[in-house]
Amino acid sequence: MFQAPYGTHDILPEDQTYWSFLKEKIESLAPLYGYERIDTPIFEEAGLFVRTVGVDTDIVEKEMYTFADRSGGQMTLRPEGTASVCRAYIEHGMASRSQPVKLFYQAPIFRYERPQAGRYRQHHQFGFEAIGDGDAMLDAELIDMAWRFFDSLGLKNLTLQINSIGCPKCRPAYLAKLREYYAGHKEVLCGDCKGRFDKNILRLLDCKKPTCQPLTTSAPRSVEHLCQECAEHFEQLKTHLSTLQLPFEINSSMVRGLDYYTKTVFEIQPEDERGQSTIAGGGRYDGLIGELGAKPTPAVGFATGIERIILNLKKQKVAMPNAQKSTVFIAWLGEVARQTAVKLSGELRQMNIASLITYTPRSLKAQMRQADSAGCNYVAIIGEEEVAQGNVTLRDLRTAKQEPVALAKLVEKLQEIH
RNA sequence: GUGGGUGUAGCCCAGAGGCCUAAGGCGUCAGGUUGUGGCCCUGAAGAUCGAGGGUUCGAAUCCCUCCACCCACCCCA
Repeated sequence: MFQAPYGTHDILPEDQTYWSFLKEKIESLAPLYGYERIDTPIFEEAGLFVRTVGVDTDIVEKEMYTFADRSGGQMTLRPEGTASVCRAYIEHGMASRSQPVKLFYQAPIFRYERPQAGRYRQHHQFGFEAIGDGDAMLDAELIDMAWRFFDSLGLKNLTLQINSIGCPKCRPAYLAKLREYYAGHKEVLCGDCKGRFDKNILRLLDCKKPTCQPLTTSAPRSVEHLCQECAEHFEQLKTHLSTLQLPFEINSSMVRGLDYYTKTVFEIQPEDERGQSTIAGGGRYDGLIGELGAKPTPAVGFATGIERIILNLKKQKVAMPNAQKSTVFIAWLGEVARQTAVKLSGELRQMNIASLITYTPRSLKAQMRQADSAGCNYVAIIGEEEVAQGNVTLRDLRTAKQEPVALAKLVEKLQEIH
């Protein structure tokens, strides 16, 4: 038997309420902050991601779904959303729109990972990108939007962590300091960290191994090695966040796995959780647009993991608004009544009244049971008698009362009830 | 890539070498007298016990191999 590919999932009808709930929240929130929807292709030239995400990152190194298309081009199923949006920004000359350009998307994301709770090979993100302004006030506004989004969902006990990882001006000096520091402890480092030492020294900071942990506490902190510009930016960010009354924590060992980040990075996570907890992450990426060959343009953004949000909504037992149920069930008996039933179902739907109906003939009892389990509140019963008299028996399932209603008046009557 | 765990009907699961021609619950379908739901009752369909091999007179139960999925590390949303 076929199965969904490892690490992918079907989203069944019973879960769709969560998805539409989130979508509604996003669509009402985004305009409040001036964000407009953008959709980009599900795959891009592989080079786009290699260039922006970084050759030495795990994503590029071992997690991309890259394939040759029929003309030999290397294509990649998007492993993150920012690069595509920046590509679109450049391609469509959005630099000549009023800045910053604010865009959001909902997109499936593909990474070849070992699946586990909250981690999939295909997952979905809502992403927000604001391109064309470098002020820390924009960072703060963006973080405020993320925070408000989760608040509007009813998620509790979240923490907001921020950090600044500097820019190409100050980072090299900081990295040198880090390297110097860790070089002194190289023999205690875990195997992974020994490897990361040369490749991506920043990563040593968030190693969770008990042997490496103690080292990070006294490691040089990036926020203490920022150039003046970055330091001011970080100060302003903190000020604005406080003004917006966002309860942030500074996590000086938070680094991110994509190379394009500069200055601000942040994450939002549920309090109690273990491994796959981060439900939103992002930061500033002032160098990315320039890296793609366009005029250097500052930008900031973040993405949220939809599956992880839903996981938390379920964990916290957040109630979903109940979906509109089909209200009228058409029960019919006999071939003559069947024709009337078909006609009626058409008329009801024409009038935007939802209805369910039996297709293969079944007993009235069976039809009533079906109406009940489908959550219908009314059953319109059509049998020989009703056909003869030109009416239907309309039964209210909740009060268990029923009365004959002339066929001609039924639609009107049902509209009243609604 | 590294570790650990689990695999019995659509779902939850009993079952620990012969009494398993595999039990039960949910769900599905059909009934419970003449055209009526939710509760209850009856019945039916639905499982080559993840796959292959082995041990044994005998395997869902023991052994081996493979596969699938889950969890954790790593990394990230």
